[in-house]
Amino acid sequence: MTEHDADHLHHLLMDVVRTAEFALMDEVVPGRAMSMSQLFALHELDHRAGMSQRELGERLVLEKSSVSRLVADLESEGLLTRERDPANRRLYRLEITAAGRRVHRNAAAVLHERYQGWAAGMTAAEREGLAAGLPALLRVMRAER
Amino acid sequence: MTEHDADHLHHLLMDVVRTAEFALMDEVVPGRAMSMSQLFALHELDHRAGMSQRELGERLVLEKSSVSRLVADLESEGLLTRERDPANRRLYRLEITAAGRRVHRNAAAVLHERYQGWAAGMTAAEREGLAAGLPALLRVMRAER
DNA sequence: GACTGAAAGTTGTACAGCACAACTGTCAAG
DNA sequence: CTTGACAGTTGTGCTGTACAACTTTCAGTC
Repeated sequence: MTEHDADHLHHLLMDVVRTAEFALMDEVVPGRAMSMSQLFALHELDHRAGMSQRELGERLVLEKSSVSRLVADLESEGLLTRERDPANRRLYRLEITAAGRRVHRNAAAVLHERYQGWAAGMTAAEREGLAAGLPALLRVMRAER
Repeated sequence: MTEHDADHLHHLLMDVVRTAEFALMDEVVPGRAMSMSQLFALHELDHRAGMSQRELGERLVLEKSSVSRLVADLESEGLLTRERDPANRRLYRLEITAAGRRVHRNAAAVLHERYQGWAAGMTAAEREGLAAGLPALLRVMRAER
């Protein structure tokens, strides 16, 4: 690998992060104020129900107090329910509601369409490059910890 | 392109953005509190001096009031200078200082090293994939506006 | 030359999203 | 029964940002 490769990658990734933040979160949930973290929370809960707030916090990389308020907001909007675990009343079991699922699915659909548009604008080689390169990038970024 | 491709890309990109935000900004400038935007501002000014605040704001995609305070902070830390343009006293000419350049170069070096580590953990095929795919991704993300 | 409107920047204010610290309630192990 | 760990809550404060109203400077028009 050359010096140039690393430098090139550096600029590319800086650019991608800044650009993708806008492109990803731009009006994903029309008519409803939704933060990235809220959307991620719904995503996690749609994927796997019964998580505790601690678990959710781990996945979202958020402090427990932040999770507490995040979850309280989603609950008050009827997007999830909280119930104490009877077997261990310290923790909550979080469940996404039907409404929450609808919001999540809808946001996913909007994003999906956006992705399809992007993917359609790329050549097969470019798409394959990303399919090979992005997982590798995640792998090495995470390995560092 | 299949449905699966777009979906795959979707998850990958969500992951990359979330992961890269942490990995990129983690202690890039030791001992000095530095936001992403501040670092980007120094980067822009190191690259091209004499910008006005309006120009800088365009590049950083920030409102002029945010730029005003951002620049004021950097100036008070001695990382850049502001001088009214004699030919048009409405605007400032921003110049990075030697200290600002040092901070930027140092941050760039830290990031560079981090990138080298990452790049070293990838195969040549994966690096080439990113080199082809990321610019394409930027192209299509930006084309949408 | 005096008006008028646009341009560049500043200041007041408000909000979102987050962390940290101190607290409460619950449990399990000795 | 006590002690300590764990899950969650609440108070507080910070950072980064936008929006609105303001000032100063300029350029064009009559």
